[in-house]
Amino acid sequence: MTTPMLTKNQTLVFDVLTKAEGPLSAYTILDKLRDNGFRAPLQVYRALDKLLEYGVVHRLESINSFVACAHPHENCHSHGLVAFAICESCGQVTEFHDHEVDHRLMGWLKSQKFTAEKSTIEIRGHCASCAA
Amino acid sequence: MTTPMLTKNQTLVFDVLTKAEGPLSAYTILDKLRDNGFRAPLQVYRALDKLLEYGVVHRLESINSFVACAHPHENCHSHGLVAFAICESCGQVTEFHDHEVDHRLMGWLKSQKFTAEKSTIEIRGHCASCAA
DNA sequence: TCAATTGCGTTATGCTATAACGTGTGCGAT
DNA sequence: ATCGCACACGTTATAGCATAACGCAATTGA
Repeated sequence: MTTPMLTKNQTLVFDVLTKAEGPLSAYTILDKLRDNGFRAPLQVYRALDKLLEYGVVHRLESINSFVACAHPHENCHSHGLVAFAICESCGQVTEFHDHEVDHRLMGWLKSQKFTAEKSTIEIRGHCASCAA
Repeated sequence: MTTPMLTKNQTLVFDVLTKAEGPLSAYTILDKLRDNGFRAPLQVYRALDKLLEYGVVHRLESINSFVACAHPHENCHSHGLVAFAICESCGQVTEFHDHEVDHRLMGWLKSQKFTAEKSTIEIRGHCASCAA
């Protein structure tokens, strides 16, 4: 899928995520955009829904946050499964793609006749800099 | 880790999850236990925290729900990573362990000097019975 | 006995997400 | 041209998920 022109709100939300050091919650994004006229959560969630659909933003289910895709140009939807390592100290997120993991998981799903639609692979722990 | 004797509340919550067909949210559990004297969410969350710690219950991050471990006797913490397939139609959850997936993910984490503590692997889609 | 730990109950609060309504704008078909 | 449609947007209200902070009771072990 090719990413269409972003609307004003989508651009604002995407820019906030791109400039952020780490993942942000929808409400944090809202606060950062109050000066730009944002007043309600729905304005953020609607923009996020589209950005997720376009594959330029990821949702981190385990921390209820959102992060800009680490591969700004290629489309993440074409990479198969995506895995994330999330540091619980500094919040940094590292994105990872592995075909072997894809292959094993998909093989198992196929054996179960399960049709995959969305996937979540998130590892929480501590990054090299934050290791105790 | 060996699972200690469960307290009254922990037993009630665990029984509800064990008897359930699929995953339940904390508030659904609360409703099912009102007749047993439960009045507040914390009573559920505190029990769940312990059950998660003992490894007899899993949390499904992507749907904010909880499910009894499919391996009642062995301890799930000794299995390495756990993956779940979650049917978005019927809610059924299938649990899955794969050493190859473990190995690949762990290898990558090691290469990043990332110390893993908790992991989430969840695939949402449709099971064989519910496939469109 | 005293202190520390653990579980429990209650009230209040905070965070996350969506429902439901209405408005405006662009655009293709008739 | 204008009607109908799709889409983005704004607002208010509400639903759903999770924890903070307080205090009490029972257990344990120094």
